[in-house]
Amino acid sequence: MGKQKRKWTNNEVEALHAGVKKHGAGKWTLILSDSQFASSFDNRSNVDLKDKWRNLTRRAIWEQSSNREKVTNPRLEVTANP
Amino acid sequence: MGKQKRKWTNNEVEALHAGVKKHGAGKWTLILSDSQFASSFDNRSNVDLKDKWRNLTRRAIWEQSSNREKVTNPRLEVTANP
DNA sequence: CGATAGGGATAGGGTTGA
DNA sequence: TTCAACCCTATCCCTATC
Repeated sequence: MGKQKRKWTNNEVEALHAGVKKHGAGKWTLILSDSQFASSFDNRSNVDLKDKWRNLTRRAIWEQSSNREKVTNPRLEVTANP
Repeated sequence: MGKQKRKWTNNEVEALHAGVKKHGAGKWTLILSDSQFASSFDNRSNVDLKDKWRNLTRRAIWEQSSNREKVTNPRLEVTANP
C-alpha cells in the first residue's frame, strides 16, 4: 500500500503562504523551485501545493461565511444565529 | 440524524473479499462498479466498502493478537466513578 | 511533454447508536 | 462500555485543457 496521507506541517503551510505572497496563487511550480521555500517542503509536488492552497482557501471562506474562526464540530453548528 | 444503520450481509462481505482479491484493497469505486460484484452490494458507497474493509481488517488483527490487553487501554482501570 | 484547475476517490480520525 | 456502521474532510489522483 503505497498511498499514505502525510499531514502538512505548520512549517510547510507557512512556506506555502509566503510563496503565494511572493509569486501568486497558481504559480505552484515556481514556488516549489524557489530556493527560498524549496527546503521547507517535504516531498510535495506542484499539485500538492495547489490542493493544499485550495483547502486553505475553502476553509477560510467557510469560516468567514459562518462568522466563526474556530469550530470544533461543524455538524453541530447548522442553526443560524438569532 | 444520519442514515439508519444497516448490517452488512454475508453475501456483501463475500463480494467485498472477492473484489479486493481481484482489484486490490483501496480500489473501492472499481470494485463497486465491477459488474461481477455490483449486484451483491445493497446500496453501499465506495466509502462504505472502505469502512467495512477497515473493520474487517482491524478485527483480523485483533484476533491475531495473543494478548488482548495490549490492544485495549489498561489505564481505564484507574478511572474513579463516585 | 509540463503545468494548472477542478472534479473525484481514498485514508484516517471522529461520531453514533444499539 | 464496545465497536460496526457511518460521517468529516485533508490529502491524493485523474484528466481536460492550455
